[in-house]
Amino acid sequence: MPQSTPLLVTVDVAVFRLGSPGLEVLLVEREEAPFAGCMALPGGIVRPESDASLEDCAARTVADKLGVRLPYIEQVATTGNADRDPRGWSITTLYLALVAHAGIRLSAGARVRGLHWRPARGPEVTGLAFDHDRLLADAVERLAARAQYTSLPAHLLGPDFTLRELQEAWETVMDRSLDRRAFRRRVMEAGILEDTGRQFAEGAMRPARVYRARPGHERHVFSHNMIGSRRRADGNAD
Amino acid sequence: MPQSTPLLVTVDVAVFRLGSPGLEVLLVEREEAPFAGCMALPGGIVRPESDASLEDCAARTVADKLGVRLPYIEQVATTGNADRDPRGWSITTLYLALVAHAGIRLSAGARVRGLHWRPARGPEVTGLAFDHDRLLADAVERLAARAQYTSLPAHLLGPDFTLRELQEAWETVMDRSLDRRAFRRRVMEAGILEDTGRQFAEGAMRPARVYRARPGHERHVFSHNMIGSRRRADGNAD
DNA sequence: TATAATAGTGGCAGAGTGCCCCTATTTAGT
DNA sequence: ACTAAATAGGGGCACTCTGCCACTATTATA
Repeated sequence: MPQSTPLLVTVDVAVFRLGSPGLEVLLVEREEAPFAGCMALPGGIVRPESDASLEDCAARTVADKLGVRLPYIEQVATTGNADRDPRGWSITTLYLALVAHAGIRLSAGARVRGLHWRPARGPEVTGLAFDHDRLLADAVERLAARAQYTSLPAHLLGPDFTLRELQEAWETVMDRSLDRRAFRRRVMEAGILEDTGRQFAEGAMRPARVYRARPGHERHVFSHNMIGSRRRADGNAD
Repeated sequence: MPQSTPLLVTVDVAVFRLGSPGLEVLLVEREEAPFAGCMALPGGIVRPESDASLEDCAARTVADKLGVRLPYIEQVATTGNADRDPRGWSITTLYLALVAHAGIRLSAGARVRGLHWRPARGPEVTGLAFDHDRLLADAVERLAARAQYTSLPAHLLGPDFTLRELQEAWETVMDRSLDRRAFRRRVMEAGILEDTGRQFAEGAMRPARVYRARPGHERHVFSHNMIGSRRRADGNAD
C-alpha cells in the first residue's frame, strides 16, 4: 500500500567545476516559492512516468539545465524529514557531479536563466534555499574524501592534461597543497595514464608532456592515500 | 507540486551481528505479496505522520521488530527505479545497523514471527525478495570498507571487551585475518580505549585485560588504514 | 614442577613518505 | 651566441610505517 500522506520526492545535484581559482559549484536562482529569489542547488521532482531511475532523474535534471554530458555522477546521501521543506514532509537524494571546465555551454538548454557558478567554499554560498547549505557542505566533503584515494579529480579536466594540471585539480578539490614529487610518483606508479606523445607549452618554459587517462582506468582506486598521512601541509586539518 | 504518479517510499535495514562463526544478518520472512514466503531485509514504508525523519523511520523499523536499541546505524544508499518492485516505481533507502550479540532479545517486539539470523555472506542469502540481494551485498561491502579506517566493528561488541575479541570482530567484518601485533599497535596508539582494570580468563590461559571505548571516542577515524596496504593475507583481494 | 595455551611486547628488514636539490628544456632578453 | 628565468621531470636521503618473527608473561591443570 502506498503512503497515506503525500510525500515530496526530489533530487538535488551539486555540479562542480574548476574555477579560477578554486572549486566552483553550479547554483540556480529560484523563481517560485518557497525560497523564491534564493540560490539553490539545481534539482527536480522525481517523475515516475519519465524517469527510469533515480540516477536518470539526477542526470536529466542537470543535462536539461546545463546542456552538457556529465563525465561523473555519484550519489551522496538522502535526506528526508518534516522540516526541510515548508510545504511538508519531503525527501531529497543528493548527487555529486563533475564537469570539465572547457566543455560547459551555459547557453544551451531550456531554462538557463539564473544559473551561476559560485565558489563552492566560503561565505558566498551560505543562505541557500531549503537545507542546501548542508547538502552542499556534504557534497564538498564527499568530493574531498574521494580525492584522497580515487582518481575522481581527473574528471574535472578534459580528455588530455599535463601532470601539473592534474595536480592542480587535486589541490583544488582537496583545498590543500600537495608535494609535487610525491604526487607524480603516485600517479605514474598507478599506471592509469598514457602518454599522448604531445607536449603543451605555456610561455617561455619547458613544455610539459600531455597525458590522457588510460582506457578502462578512468575510475582508479589508489592502494595508498594520495595525501600522505605523515604531516599536514597547509590549511584545514583532518 | 507533488508527484503526479504515486510513488512508494520505503526504508530497508541490514542489521548485522557477530555469529559463530562469521557475520550474520537479520532477515524477515515476508507474509504478504509480493514475494510472499521469501526472505527479505527488514524494512517498512515511510509514514510522514509518524516518522520525524528517514533515519527515525529506519531505527523504528528495526526497534519494533528486534526490541533492542541500535548502537550504530548509518545510511548506505538509495535505490529508486521502476523495476525493483512489481507494484511499480519505488524508492528505498538502505541503512546499515550493528548490534552487540549479547543484547539481542528476539522475543520482544510485536511482529517477531519469521525473524532469522543468517550468514551475511555466501549462498544462504541469495534469492531474497525485491533487489535485496544487491542491497545486502552493498551493505556488507560498506561495512567492510568502514572497518578499514574507522572503529565501527567495536559496536558489534558489548561495552567491555578484550583486544582479542575486538580483533575477531574486525576480522569477521572484513572477512580476512589481521596481524595480531599490528592490530594491537594501531588500536592502542589511537588512544580510543581505556583499561577497565578488570581481566577476563577463558580457560587455563593467561587472562586478558578488559577494555572499553573511551567516552567520546566511540566513532574514531584512524589516521592509517587498519589493514596495511602491503600484502593480502588470505581471502578476497581488493 | 612441567605443560599447554593464550596475552602482551621487542625489534628488525623492507616498503612508503616528505622533502631537498639536481638536471632538462623552452623562450625572452642582451 | 649567450645568459636569465621559469617550469618539467627525476635522483636520492632520512625518517616513518609495515608485516612478521620471536620472546617473555600469566594462568590452570596434570
